[in-house]
Amino acid sequence: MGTIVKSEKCDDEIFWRWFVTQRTYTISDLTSLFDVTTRTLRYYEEMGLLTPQRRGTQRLYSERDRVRIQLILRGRRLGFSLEEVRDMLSLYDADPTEITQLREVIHRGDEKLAQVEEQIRELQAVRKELLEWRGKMQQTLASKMKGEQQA
Amino acid sequence: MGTIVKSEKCDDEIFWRWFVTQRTYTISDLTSLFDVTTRTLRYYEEMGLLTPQRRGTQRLYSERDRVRIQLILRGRRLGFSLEEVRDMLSLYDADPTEITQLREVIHRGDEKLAQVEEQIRELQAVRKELLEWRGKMQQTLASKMKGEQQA
DNA sequence: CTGTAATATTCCGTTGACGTCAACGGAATT
DNA sequence: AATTCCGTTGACGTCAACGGAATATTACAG
Repeated sequence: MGTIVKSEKCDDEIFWRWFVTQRTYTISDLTSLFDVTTRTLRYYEEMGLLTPQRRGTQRLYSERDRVRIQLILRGRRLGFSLEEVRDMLSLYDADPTEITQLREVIHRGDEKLAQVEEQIRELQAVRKELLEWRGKMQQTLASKMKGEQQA
Repeated sequence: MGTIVKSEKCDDEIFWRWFVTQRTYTISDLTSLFDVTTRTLRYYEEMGLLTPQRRGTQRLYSERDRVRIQLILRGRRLGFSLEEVRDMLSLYDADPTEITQLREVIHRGDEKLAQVEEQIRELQAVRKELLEWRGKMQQTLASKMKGEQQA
């Protein structure tokens, strides 16, 4: 991990812009950053979710790749399949030239959005049920403790 | 599917209460009700998520089973594993006699709750990003259409 | 220059969540 | 008695998403 600290003395605008945009990562940088294995990152690449550059045979991940990994992992945590994640990433990738294509991609985005919102609603229902359950359990606990005290 | 309509003439309280609480379902009732296969329901049973009664060799699902299936399927939609779903169901099952056990189960519930809330937050972040993306795309679309009109 | 730690590729294994197929049981209808 | 329609139990197949070992190359610190 190229240990570059910000304020060395080269913190002029130009360098900093270079640092932020051109910063690259080795595969192990990212495995330790996100706590995943190299196998996982290579698999994501195999599935077409990542396309890091190569320096010879070695992979060189860009800032963009890093962000994509972050998005992929969040998607996985939320229960999306890699295929679904790829669909969502393709939304951000797309820079459609034709208006019809543009409309179509917006439409696909709207569908995903609706799906996400539905998922939020269901999760809130789960949350509500858990809270109600918790209330009842607390009550049970309180009454039990009262009984305990009297005995 | 025993086609029992409500208002036949036997809709007195007692019968209705029996109907609602003692109603049973065959496996195919439930597969058509939830659009899952028999394999799925048997698998859930194999994994200890369901324990339907038996009439001879046939499974007889109760109202409680039906509700559990509903919860399981919602959990799956939300990206929980069957194991996680079982944990959550066990919360509702538990009727702990000892106070320490009671505290422990409440604690587990709180952990799940925290997890659910974190998941909601992440989903809302996804939603926000999608909305921002949509805004930009709309803008692109608008400017493109303007150009189109002039040409 | 040389060892050794990091990477790459390849290939087989595993786990979760089912699908699928064969072989059969029992009730009901014809 | 034969057919039809659920339903059952194995047992094996499958697909996604990696795990892990073996082997072969680099890359770079001393």
